[in-house]
Amino acid sequence: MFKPLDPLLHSELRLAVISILISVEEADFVFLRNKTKATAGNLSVQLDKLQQAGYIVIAKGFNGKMPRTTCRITDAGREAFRLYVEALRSYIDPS
Amino acid sequence: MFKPLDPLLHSELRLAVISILISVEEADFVFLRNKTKATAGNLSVQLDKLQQAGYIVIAKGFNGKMPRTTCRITDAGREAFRLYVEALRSYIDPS
DNA sequence: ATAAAGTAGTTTATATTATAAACCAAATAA
DNA sequence: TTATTTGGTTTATAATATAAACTACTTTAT
Repeated sequence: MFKPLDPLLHSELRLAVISILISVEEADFVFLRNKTKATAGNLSVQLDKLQQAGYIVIAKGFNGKMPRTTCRITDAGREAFRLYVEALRSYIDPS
Repeated sequence: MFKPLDPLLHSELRLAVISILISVEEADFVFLRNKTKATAGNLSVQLDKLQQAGYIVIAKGFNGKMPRTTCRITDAGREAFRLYVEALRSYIDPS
C-alpha cells in the first residue's frame, strides 16, 4: 500500500538540496543557501547528513582567497531520490 | 522556487492517514492502524494533531460494547492535502 | 465466578530531528 | 586599525516522532 519514505530525504531542506543538485552538476554552499533560504547553520548540518548517507559529495576549496564548499549528487543520491519520488506517489496518486 | 511544505502533512503517518481519508468518506481507528501498520500509540497522537489542525474530525462511539473511533477528513483537510501535493511538485517535478 | 487473554485505545518517556543562536577564522571596507 | 562582511561550524534548544507502559473494558477459558 504505502511505500516507506526515506527519512533522509523526507526533510524539507534536504529534499530541496537534492532537488537542486539533481539538475545542476555542482552547486556551492552560498548558492544552495540562497536558493533554499535556509540558515547557514541548518544547511551545514543537513549537507553533512546527506554526505554521511553517501547521497552527495562535498569538496572544500578556495575561490581566490575565500573558502568555497561545493556539492555534487552521487549515483546513490540520484537513486535514493528516484525511490523517494516513487514512494511519494503511493501517498499522493489517486490509484 | 520551492513552496513550503505544510509540516502537519509532511509526516509519513499523518500523510498516510490523510491519503486514506481522502478517498474513503470515513474510517475507524482499527482500519487506519491496519492500513498504515502504525503502532496504536503513534496513531493516536497523530490523529489528535490532525484534529487539532482541523484537518479531520474524530467521533467516539461504540460498536456494540466496544469503543469505536471514527475519522473523517474535513474541507480544510482536503484543501491542505491539495496544497501539500502542489508544493511537493515544486521539489520533484523537473521543471 | 474468577483468572487469563484480547481489544481499543491514551499517556508518558525517550530518541531523533530541525532550527537558530553563538561562535570562529579570514577577507574586505571605512 | 577597527569595523563589517563572508563563509562557514559547533552547540544549545525546541519541536517531532515513536514506542513502551498503562487504562479500561470485553471475551474466553476454567
